Amino acid sequence: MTRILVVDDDSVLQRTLRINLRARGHEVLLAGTGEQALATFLSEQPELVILDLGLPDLDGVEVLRRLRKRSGVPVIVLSARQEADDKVEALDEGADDYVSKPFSIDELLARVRAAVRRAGSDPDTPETIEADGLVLDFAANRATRDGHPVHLTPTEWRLLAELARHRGRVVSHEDLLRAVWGPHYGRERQYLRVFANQLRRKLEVDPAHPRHLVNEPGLGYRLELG
Amino acid sequence: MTRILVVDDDSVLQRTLRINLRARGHEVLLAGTGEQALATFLSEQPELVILDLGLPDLDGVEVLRRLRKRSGVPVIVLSARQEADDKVEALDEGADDYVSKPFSIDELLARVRAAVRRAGSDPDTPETIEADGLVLDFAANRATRDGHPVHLTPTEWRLLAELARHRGRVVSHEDLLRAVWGPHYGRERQYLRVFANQLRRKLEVDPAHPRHLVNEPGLGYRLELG
DNA sequence: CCGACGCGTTAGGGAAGCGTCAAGATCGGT
DNA sequence: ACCGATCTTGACGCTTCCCTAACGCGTCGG
Repeated sequence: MTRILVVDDDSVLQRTLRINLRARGHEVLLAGTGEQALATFLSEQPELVILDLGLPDLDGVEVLRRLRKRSGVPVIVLSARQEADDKVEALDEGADDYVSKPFSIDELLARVRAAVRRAGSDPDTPETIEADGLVLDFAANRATRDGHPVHLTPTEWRLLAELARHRGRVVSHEDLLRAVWGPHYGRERQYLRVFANQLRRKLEVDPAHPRHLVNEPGLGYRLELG
Repeated sequence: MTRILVVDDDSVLQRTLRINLRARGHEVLLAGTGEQALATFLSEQPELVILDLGLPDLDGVEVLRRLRKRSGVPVIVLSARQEADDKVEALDEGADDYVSKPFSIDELLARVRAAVRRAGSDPDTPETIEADGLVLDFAANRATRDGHPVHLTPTEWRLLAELARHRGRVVSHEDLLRAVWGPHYGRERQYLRVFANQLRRKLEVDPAHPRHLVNEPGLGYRLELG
């Protein structure tokens, strides 16, 4: 989904972040020093940087400053308690957010989500879709058919959103399962049958002859819109 | 332009700030003590607070803490060099930025601009909302249902305000908890149940069948108006 | 002609989420 | 130090949702 550069000399933290961010579907690049961070940034062009201020070689703020010379990439700064001055300096240099150590993984992940969201939502995932009498509002989590509100469950929303991202194209069973249920899934096609059926009953005019949520036997499902 | 509360016991600095901020088109309120600051804040509802940590009566951090109980107003903290610990504490309590004395007026003004800009880019923070017999006045912290005044506690206001910012859209449990209780929260959904229940009992005509504060199981809550 | 396979459809049980109430715990003001 | 208001925490019953196991239908290939 998003390519994220993690700059930290603590290998434990590196590992923790890599695992958690990967589980969220991000691609993770690692750097242990400031020099390495700058080099990796230039060659890989990540879309988000998580930067620890306490680095062995360069001052973290200096790394940020050099990044800012080349790019407006979102940067989340990590800092230890006693580095309060650095924190403010980092904000001045254009850091987007900061998190004080010690922090919970959940908190950092939430800020990553916020940063990614701010950086510009996926152009692939539209906020609202309208076709025939069908209106899907992914931003507000509302759906209506012929003006009548339809209630969708969380899993139904996730499945529908994944199909909407690739609307008009077939999405494989495996991809759908991974996107909706998580990276450990891929073979449970029964799930898809059940939830596709539920969505059709709620969204299609004639659920027995679906015009929007179409199955491609042996391949996957496709969302067809106007 | 913006209404700014300056809290400082140094009359020279008060004067300097008043002149400079007025020159920038801001309305300036002054307070020399913590008590006065809190009183003025409640009555005048400024959009930004500049707070000196070295006050004659209350601890500056204590003033900030009490402000945060009532409001998410942006706060810029001023502190002398030797108060480094207070600085960290202030950031943890939710200060948006801080400036170390001695500082240049230009530097402070730059931070004021930044704070105002950040606050302004927030999704529309409504001042008043009216629907059915329900009137919510976020500027004055007053609510009435069918003309009868309803008393809401600080936490209830903050939850309601966060929902109102995104009215019509589902706000996730996580986002609500972070916005109302702080960045370290995210999993404590029972808080939301309790306070949603309290708000419904106070605001809904039929609390058992809410028409405004609606739950979306597994997703979050939505404030429905009009 | 028949078995294998993929898909649609339905329903039930268990788990998770939610509303509700009330008893501590905390905090601010008197 | 006390009291009232507010927030936290735990417990309980109810609702919603997800997983799972059926069964039927059609298609395809042997």
